[in-house]
Amino acid sequence: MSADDRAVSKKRLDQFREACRRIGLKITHQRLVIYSVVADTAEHPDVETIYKHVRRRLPSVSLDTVYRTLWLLVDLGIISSLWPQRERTRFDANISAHHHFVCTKCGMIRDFYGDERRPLKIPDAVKAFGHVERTHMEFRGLCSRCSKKEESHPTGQNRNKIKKENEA
Amino acid sequence: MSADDRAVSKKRLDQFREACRRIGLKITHQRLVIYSVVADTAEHPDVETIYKHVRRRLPSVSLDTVYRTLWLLVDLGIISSLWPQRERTRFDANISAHHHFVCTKCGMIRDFYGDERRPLKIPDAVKAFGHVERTHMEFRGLCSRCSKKEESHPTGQNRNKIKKENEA
DNA sequence: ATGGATGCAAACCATTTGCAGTGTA
DNA sequence: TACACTGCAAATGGTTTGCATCCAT
Repeated sequence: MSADDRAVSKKRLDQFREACRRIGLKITHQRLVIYSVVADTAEHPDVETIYKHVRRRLPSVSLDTVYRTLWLLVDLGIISSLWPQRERTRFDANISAHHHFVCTKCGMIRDFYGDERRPLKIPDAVKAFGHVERTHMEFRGLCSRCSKKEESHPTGQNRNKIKKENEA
Repeated sequence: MSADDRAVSKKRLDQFREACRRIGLKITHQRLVIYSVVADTAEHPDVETIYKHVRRRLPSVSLDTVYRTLWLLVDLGIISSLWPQRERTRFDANISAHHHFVCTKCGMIRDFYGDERRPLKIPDAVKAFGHVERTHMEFRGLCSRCSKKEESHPTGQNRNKIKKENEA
């Protein structure tokens, strides 16, 4: 890790501390290490990888703490998860090139199509990664049904309830 | 189901039969029903939903046959799965709006950014579905490392091996 | 007839949860 | 000190697998 990286890393950790304080989360050793492991890689690691790295610095952590912390951070918007593991696999008989609109509340998914004549432009940065065979867009938001419901009785829907500290 | 739908449905089933014959798959009752259940909905159903629907027409099917058949069809490119359930959840500390390049072979994921000044156009069809809060592009293909390997010793990588019928 | 496909039940494995003890605020 | 947090271990639940049987070819 370069000196620059270390500086970035420290800054991120401080922001993390700050965020915890603001929200009323306890700043534990485990949380700091887990967050910094995720923050210090561009590899999009899975839980096991994160767990291994965390153990190097904190041999006593348990796997479930890693899980709990990761999802907590996701709920707080501090990190994000790449796939919604909690949702089950879904299938689609539409194999023509198409895209998806996903309702983040009810999980409804609908297909839509892009403009065939103006295919997505592939940035040079991507060409350096490899050869793109398929492009897929996922638009997320509230479907019209859910946004109607939301108007009448708004709800927050976090995996781990955010505690009263928010209201206090 | 309208008469039109029924016609489309029949056509799809015939194409499916044809595809099975070509590949050397046995055309079983179960496969026909499972395929038609997936093909006749735009709901992107999960396995349990598919299972329930299939049972209505074929009360003796087992859940594992549904699983086996679905993944078989995915491998054959006859249907597709929305998330790779077999892969573990991965996390990302990059919470700024960004997109992903995913290597379909080794699973490598890299971030890239779109042009902020030219945001993705949202088709009217999508506006009818609901309100888009976030857009995400996923570009899939072979990363440069894997395509190099591919050149030296090409491999197919299907979940269920495609049998010798392909070579015969 | 014969080997691929199915059903059953048990195994798997990533993830979650209850609970008692621990450490942050 | 008090209550959130952790570690442990057991439970969960979607998915997979071994094997005997069945049926499409």
